[in-house]
Amino acid sequence: MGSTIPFSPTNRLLDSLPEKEKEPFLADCETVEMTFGQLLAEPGDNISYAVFPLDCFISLIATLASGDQLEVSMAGKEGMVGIPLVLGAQTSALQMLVQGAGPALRISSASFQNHLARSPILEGLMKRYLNVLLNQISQSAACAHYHALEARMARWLLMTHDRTHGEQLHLTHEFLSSMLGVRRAGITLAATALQRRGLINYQRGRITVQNRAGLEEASCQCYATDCDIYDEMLEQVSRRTSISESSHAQDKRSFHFG
Amino acid sequence: MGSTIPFSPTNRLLDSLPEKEKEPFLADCETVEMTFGQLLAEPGDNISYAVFPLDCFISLIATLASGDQLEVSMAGKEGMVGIPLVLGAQTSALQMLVQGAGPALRISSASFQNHLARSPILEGLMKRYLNVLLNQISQSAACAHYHALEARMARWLLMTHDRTHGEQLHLTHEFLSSMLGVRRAGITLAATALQRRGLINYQRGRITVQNRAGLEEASCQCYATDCDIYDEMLEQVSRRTSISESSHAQDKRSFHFG
DNA sequence: TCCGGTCGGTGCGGTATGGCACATAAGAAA
DNA sequence: TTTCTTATGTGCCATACCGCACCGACCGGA
Repeated sequence: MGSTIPFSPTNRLLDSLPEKEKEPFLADCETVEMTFGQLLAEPGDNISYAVFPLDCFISLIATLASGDQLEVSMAGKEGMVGIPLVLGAQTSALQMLVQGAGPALRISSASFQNHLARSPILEGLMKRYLNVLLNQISQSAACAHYHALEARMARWLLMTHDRTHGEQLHLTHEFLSSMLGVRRAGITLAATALQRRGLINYQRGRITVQNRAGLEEASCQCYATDCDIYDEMLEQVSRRTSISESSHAQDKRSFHFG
Repeated sequence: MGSTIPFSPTNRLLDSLPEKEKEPFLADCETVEMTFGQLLAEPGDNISYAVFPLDCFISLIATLASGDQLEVSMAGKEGMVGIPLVLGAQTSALQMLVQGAGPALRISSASFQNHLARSPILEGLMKRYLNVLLNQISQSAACAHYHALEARMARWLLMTHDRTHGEQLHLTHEFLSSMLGVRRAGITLAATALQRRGLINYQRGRITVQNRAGLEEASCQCYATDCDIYDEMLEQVSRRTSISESSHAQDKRSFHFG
């Protein structure tokens, strides 16, 4: 197997499964193309599929009773969406929004839960990811509360950049404002500042990162912390894979989802 | 059994275990008295015990690289602390701080994980709780970002009040300020406003709730949402128990941890 | 009873952001 | 090209909160 499916998955979570576990799992997955702006779930919706990004990424967005929204997490090829399924729940309290278009593996909820029940390894993997998510969301809470917009925006751009292989990002100020929970004019100001410093370049819904190192300077520590959180998990999860760079927590460095 | 231990547990999670599961679990627990201000774990610490509050409560606090802190969740008799253990992790990224003194059951990490591995019912229970936690933390993130201090403080007081059976709360402005992530002077202002409205009364580290309904008015919707989140879980978890009041989501009402 | 420490009240200026509103510009469609 | 739509730039005022600083009030211990 592996040759009978379109292309071998590069989702980092699934990749770390031993061949014996991976094969039957993939047999129940299908490859789908996620499109930009696609809503996989609204708060309260039933979850039909667990989704493992191959080369796309998805935002998890909390919604308050008032309708105010805030992105609390992001899942790219290092993760998955559909966490409640792992916990035996069928509904999502978070909105799931496709932010980066591209292929993903998906598996029906029922099938996913079957596999979970049968494979302790798969379940362990999901648990480790869940632990990351928990820590990451907690951190996001504090970050959104304490850090200035410009730094948070830099962080967000870096995280997104990591998940899109350096392509230009397809997003408007309006959209960014809803992710970061500020008004659009605030984004314009922050973006202008970053652009003036030569860190990014943007025009009508397209942002390109021009100077990663500079952006890292401009971002809050949370970016580095996030990288560490994921690195730690990926190291635990795939000891087989040699993770060349990035191992020490202190110094700033980019996190390459590769 | 149950008569051989000091008193029957009233932790709502454990209570919902069937007798057959509860008995061996409790046999490995010990009752301990949590004291106010006790630090169960600092970020990064190993977790020695899972703790199930009987009549106390514990805050979970996120810490940023800068040292800034923000409370992201609270566990009373409706919950537990030591969630990472459920996920196979041994360390806590969050600080765990005892806020309400009183008895709790605790079980060593190893023993807890043993029970988890053997009892699918226990594990299911923990998963449901974990799901609640995830949703609750996500909501807290948005709440801390969007809502005004006074409303957040009202919410916090209500949540704490629910977990202390109407006793007066032992907390200083200084302390509250670190929970809510604002400076102390801000708490003084908000507290003064609430007191002027006759909702609370305070003096040197002691706060009493004078008018619950009024406080609910003053709090953000997040309080009601929180109650709903927990109610939903507890209903799922203990169908046996007749949960008399509180079932509909819309209207504001207090949540009685009883 | 006095002292020292903790806790709470208050003031002042600074700033990041909100709300609102409108002007401009760049693409897309016609 | 012209027109329309969407995206961005900007201005103005309001305000919630920060940082700092200091004072006064209460409480417990000596």
